[in-house]
Formats: sequence, C-alpha cells, structure tokens
Amino acid sequence: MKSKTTGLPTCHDCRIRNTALFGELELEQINKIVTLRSEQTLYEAGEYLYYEGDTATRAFTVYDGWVVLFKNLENGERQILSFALPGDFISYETGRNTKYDHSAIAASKVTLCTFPLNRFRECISVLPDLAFAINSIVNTATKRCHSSLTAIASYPAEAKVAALLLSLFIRVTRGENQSDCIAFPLTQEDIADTLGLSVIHVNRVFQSLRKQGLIECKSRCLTIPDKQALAEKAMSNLDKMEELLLGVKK
Amino acid sequence: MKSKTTGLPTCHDCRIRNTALFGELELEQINKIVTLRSEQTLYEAGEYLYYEGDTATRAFTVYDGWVVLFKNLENGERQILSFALPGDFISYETGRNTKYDHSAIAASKVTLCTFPLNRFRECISVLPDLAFAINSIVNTATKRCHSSLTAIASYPAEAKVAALLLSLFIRVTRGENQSDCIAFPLTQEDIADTLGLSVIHVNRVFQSLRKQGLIECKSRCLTIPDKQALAEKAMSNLDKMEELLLGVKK
DNA sequence: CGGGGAGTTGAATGCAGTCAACAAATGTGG
DNA sequence: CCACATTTGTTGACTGCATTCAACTCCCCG
Repeated sequence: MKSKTTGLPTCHDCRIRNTALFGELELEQINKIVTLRSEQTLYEAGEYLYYEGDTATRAFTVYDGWVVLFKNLENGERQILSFALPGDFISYETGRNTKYDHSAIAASKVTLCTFPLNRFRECISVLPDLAFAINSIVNTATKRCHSSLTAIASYPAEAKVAALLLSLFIRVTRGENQSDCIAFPLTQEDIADTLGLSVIHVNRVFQSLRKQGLIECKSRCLTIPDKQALAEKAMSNLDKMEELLLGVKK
Repeated sequence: MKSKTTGLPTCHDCRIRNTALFGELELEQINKIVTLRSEQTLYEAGEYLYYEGDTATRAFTVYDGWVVLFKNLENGERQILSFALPGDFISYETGRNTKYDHSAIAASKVTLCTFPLNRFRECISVLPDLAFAINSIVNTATKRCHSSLTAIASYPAEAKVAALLLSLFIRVTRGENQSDCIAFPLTQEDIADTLGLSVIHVNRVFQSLRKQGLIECKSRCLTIPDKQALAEKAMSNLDKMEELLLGVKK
C-alpha cells in the first residue's frame, strides 16, 4: 500500500467522475467538498483494504483496478459479495462505530481515492445533496445485490456464470458496444466463490460457453461477441440489466 | 387497502418506535418531522403495496404484520428478497423518479405507517440526522442481504432453512428468550421461494428439523426451543446473528 | 528450468429437483 | 353446519445437476 497526497488528479476532470460518487453532484457542489478526499492510495493485488469486523473510518472510490468484497465463512471458504470496479464507491458506513460485515481485497493492482468518513457527517450538513448522492449509490448496490441473490438462488449454473460475466462486462464497457476484450483479473475460483459453485463446475461451464461461442476468455481477457445471446443464456433481459447496472442516466 | 389519517397512535409512544426509523432519532427531533407521516394503511393478505417497475412515491414503516419483498422471474417463478417485519422501514428510494426493482405484497393482514417521499428531501435539509437514520437502516438491510446471499450461495439446504427460520425468530422476538411460539404467516412455498429450493425439499428439511427437536411449526406458529442448537445447524454464530439483525444497540 | 498457481479431464457420489399421487387443513357457499 | 373446493403439506420413486476426489496439463514467474 502506497499513498500520495499531492499531485492528485482534480475531481473536475477525473476520467471516472461521471460514473463515480461525485458524478451525482453538480460541479459547483464538488468544489465545496472536494477537500473531503485526502489522498490516493495504491494497493497491490492481494492486499486488504479492510477486514471484516474493522470499524469503518474511510470510504473509497475505485480509480483503477478491481476490488473484491467478501465474507469469510465458518468452514474456511469465502463468499464473494460483489466486485468494485473503477468509478465504484466502497464503504457505505456513514454511521459512527459501525463495523464492516465483510472484507475487501485488491483483485489486481488498484488505485483508490480515499475519504475520511468522520468528515462526511459535517459535509452532509452543509450539502444535503451529498446524502442523496450516497443514498443513490447505496440503492444501486442494493439492487445489484438483489440481482445476484436472484441469480444465485434460482438459476442453473450456466445462467449464473453467464449473468455474472455479462454484468461485469457491461459495467466495464459502460454499455458501449465493444468487440475487443476487456481486462479481466478474476480467476475461475473467484467466479466459483461468487456463485457458490465448485471451481470444477465453473470450469466446465466456461468451456461450454466457449464452445457455444458466447464468450472468449483467456489470459486475463474477456470478450463477449454477442451480448444479446449471452443475456438469453443468463435468463435476463439485456436492456433491464444495462439500466440497472449503469443507472438510468444515459 | 384501507387508510385512516386520524386517530393515529402518536410516534412518541408508538410501541415499535425503538426499533423503527424514528428509533434512530431523538425525541425532540421527531417532533420536527412527525408530520412526514401522512396516514396509516391497512392491507389484507395478498394485497400489493407496490409493483416492480413502479416509481417510488411513498415509504412505509411496518406497524403490524409481515410484508414480502420479491422479484418476478422470466420463467414465472418468484424470488423472495426479504421480509419486512413490524418496525421495519420499507422503500429506501429517496431519489427522484427511481423505480422499484421488486414488488411488495402483504403476507398477512398488515398495518403500515405511510410517508410521502417527496417530503423527505426537504426534511433532510432541516434535519440531516434523518439522512443518517435512513442510511443506517439501509446499511442494516444491505448486511442482511449479504447474509442471505451467503447462506443461499454456500450452505446446504438444512442450514439455509435453519438460518432463515432463526433469523426471522430473532427479529420477531428481538433477541429475548422466548419459549412459546411466534406468529408465523409464511408457507413452505414462501420459504422455498426465498432460499431457491423446491417446496418438496423444504418440506423434507422441515420434517428433519422437527424430528431433531430443533423447531416446532404448525398452524402458522413457530417455536424454537434451543436457538443455540439451531444456530449450529445454520452454520452461524448466534451472537453475531443477533448483533447483525438487531443492531448493536441493546 | 523448476515451482506454483490456474486450468482441465474423468469417474463416482450425493444432494436436491421432478413427477405423481395423496392427506390434511383451510376456506367458501349452499 | 355440512359439502365441496382450494390451498398447503406429505410421501415415494426416479432423475440429474453439481460436487468431490484424484490426476494431470498448461502457463506464468522467479
């Protein structure tokens, strides 16, 4: 973990701003609160951002890289709850002394913008819109959680994998039509831990999807030639997914 | 659905206040915003509070009865996301023009306190603590969602059922030791739709748990003689569950 | 070039689903 | 209050998806 507090990119022309926390706010509002951000921090793959049970003191915006949020189970396994991608806001704990119910770890090399939580409270008093911005983000997270829950509970393995890959692809490409591959740092074990499947079965589903020409995935690269076709395998409606994952503003 | 706007119990001495939205706030703060509440509404079992896709205009506090939040799937099935019990706050959508990603239906006869959402915004400007109160509630909901996700993804059927029954029991009894039965309006099909299991298998698990003396459940009544024993079946830590489900303040 | 993580393959097992039929409980109308 | 209808719960036999175990290959990295 390596931090820097100077030479930060300004939030105004941040390349992820329109998708990040402050994307919910107007420019002039950002000026009031940009001082919330204290630093940018670099994590290596495998480094923890925080541990389950820690008291939350900071919030993050992912600037670059992928973060995995997960719970450790009694039996030593882990359950991945979600992935945080560039632009995503992590740590909704604006309450005092609230403990994390999960851990967060860098899945790849990750750059984060870090905000001390204790200043959020005062800030919200000055700028109530910030509360709505956070609420909006949390609601999106909740809806995503609902979708995962649904897929994991009711879909067969192939649909689960298809839905997960498609949703990650859509979030990375932001709904743009992209025929080339995206950087994809997850292992099949990560997928398995997300969907509650065994690694071996995930592997078999991957091969099946590959044979059907629905995905190409090798050496940390993922291509989805036909999103519509994959959406059908995922038992999902593509438009609905994009609306949910990207927010309605488009 | 039947509404009344007069003769409402006052929020001060509401019997569920310490567990509900306004339980997060101080008494004098409640005076400022109690006017948010517009009415109490009575729903019969099976009535919808709102439908997936509707634009959110109201928020609710469950005063009495159980509410089921669920998604309809492409194949005609439904996935239950969560249950709202007395004291629970429903509809975190404080944004403008946000649509529900799920439907809500009364599982039993239900009494709700209803709040028009459009007045929440102004209220938060006056009383920023309300924003934190809502945020706190939403965070609890998110953590519960994480727990369900984990149980559904990784636990065997018996543990899933045990975890669900125990969590509902804890929420109803608020962690008190209670040896007699609680009112339990759910059918085995509801349980199945929550956990992604078939009704038949839920039935078999029920019988197994009954034979082991871990639950008693008949005619809309549920008894859990030994919470600790059931928690072990649920692959969960009882203390952690109570902390999560009830909030730390106890 | 060796080691370790990630991915792949096959065979055997088992948990949970499906189908079909029935029993019990609940509700409704005559 | 009884007869019927509907919903909810129960049981058994059979099927199948996904897991487990074990061995092996590939690829990346030092």
